[in-house]
Amino acid sequence: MNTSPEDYLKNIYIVKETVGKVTTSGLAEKMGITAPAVSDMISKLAKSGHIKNIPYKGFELTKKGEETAINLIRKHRLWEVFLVQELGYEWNKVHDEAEKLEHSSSDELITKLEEYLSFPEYDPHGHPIPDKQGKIIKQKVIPCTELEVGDIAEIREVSDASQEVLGYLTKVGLRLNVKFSVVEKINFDNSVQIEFENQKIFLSEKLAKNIYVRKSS
Amino acid sequence: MNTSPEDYLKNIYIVKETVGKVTTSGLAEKMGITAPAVSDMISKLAKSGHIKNIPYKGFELTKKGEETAINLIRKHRLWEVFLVQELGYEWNKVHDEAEKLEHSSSDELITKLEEYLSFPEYDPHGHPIPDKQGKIIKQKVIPCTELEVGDIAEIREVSDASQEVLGYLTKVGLRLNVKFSVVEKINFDNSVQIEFENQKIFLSEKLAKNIYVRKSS
DNA sequence: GAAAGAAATTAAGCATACTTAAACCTTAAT
DNA sequence: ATTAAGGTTTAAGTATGCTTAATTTCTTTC
Ligand SMILES: [Mn+2]
Ligand SMILES: [Mn+2]
Ligand SMILES: [Mn+2]
Ligand SMILES: [Mn+2]
Repeated sequence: MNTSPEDYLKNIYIVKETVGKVTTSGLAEKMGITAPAVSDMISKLAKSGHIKNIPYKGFELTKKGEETAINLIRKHRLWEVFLVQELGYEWNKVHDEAEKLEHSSSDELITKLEEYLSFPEYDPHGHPIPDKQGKIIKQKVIPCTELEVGDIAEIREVSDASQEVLGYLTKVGLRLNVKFSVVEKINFDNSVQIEFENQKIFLSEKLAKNIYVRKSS
Repeated sequence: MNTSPEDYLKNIYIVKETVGKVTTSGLAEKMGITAPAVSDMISKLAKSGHIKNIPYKGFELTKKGEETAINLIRKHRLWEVFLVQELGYEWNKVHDEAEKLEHSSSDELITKLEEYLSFPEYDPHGHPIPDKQGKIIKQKVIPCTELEVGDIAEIREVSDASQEVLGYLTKVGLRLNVKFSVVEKINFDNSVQIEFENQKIFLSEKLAKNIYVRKSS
């Protein structure tokens, strides 16, 4: 499937947020395309003023590029809210639908949708929804892998990329805002064992990395 | 903007419905592209079994092609209902939005949307909405140009292609289900004068052609 | 039934987002 | 300071939906 230039900007923004820095290969990996494709598009987006690029050195979004990225993220997350809250979708099915809808809705439509949904602040995975002006709440969260034994934490965000991860979380009863304590941590494989509602759950590194929490101890 | 193969099928179906027969040039005109582009796509869609084509003679949808067309029309019309009924759009603004949304929504999403909207039978312009099985109500309607002086008629359908026409209709108070009588008909320019709710309105041919009615006298 | 006119198709080429293969920088190790 | 490794960019070429120009086919007219 063909990706739009907008999509590159969005993914640059998100990779920067979650990983810390964006590289050609990192972005290619995330988007499921090859490095030359990314390199190509970066040049184009640099020409159009959405990206500041120094070949072989690195690139970053300009103000203009960031605005475009945030606007697309806004559309994505509002659609996700609609799908879950109004149409009754499971939270692990909405990402792919929103990925398409975000490109097919005018700003005006999104303004109306936002009002229809009563201005939600977070999407179904706990991600903040940018407002019309592009302002976005930045939550201070850490991945479960950074917790220590004895920590008490509350789930604030869950990565929405993997359907399997989200499906598994639902199965074991983990949702947003659930509070738990860390029972055991195995440095060996970066897994953690947690307890909540009187049950113990084992989180592999892969799982733990996708759950973002706020410590409350 | 690039049109998808699906869109050709949809437009073939609609032109067939409204004009009676579909030609390469007719379709090109409707879709705002050139005849060679249509000719090209027809060949491709013939290969994939959506169209039966005899070069230089004509083409028509196969069963498979019609199913695809109807499914897209279904998506289009359900989105239009959503935009008007839920988001409060004017009926002359929804066509363009739906034109994009129809390509970005899975069958599953549309199933859920249809239920959410309580299974509407008609879209905001009076066009019937195909059900999940592709069954579609065929209304027997005639354009206003075919009315005679003295006829009493009720508006059943309005073409949704022209924003201006729809905007004008709203301005003069013409909506779906409005009943009127034909006061005068000028064969000269194919215009008609109608009366409803104690006001007389003049409909040019261009206008009259876009309003479909059911005679009730 | 030949020729003119109209419509459709084919040909050649463009734009865009991709691919693999080759060339090019940068960096880190010896 | 060289060199080797890795990541990045450029080169060359593909797929797709378009364009204009040329060609083919059909239809109408005489
Ligand atoms: Mn998402
Ligand atoms: Mn999300
Ligand atoms: Mn429409
Ligand atoms: Mn409509």
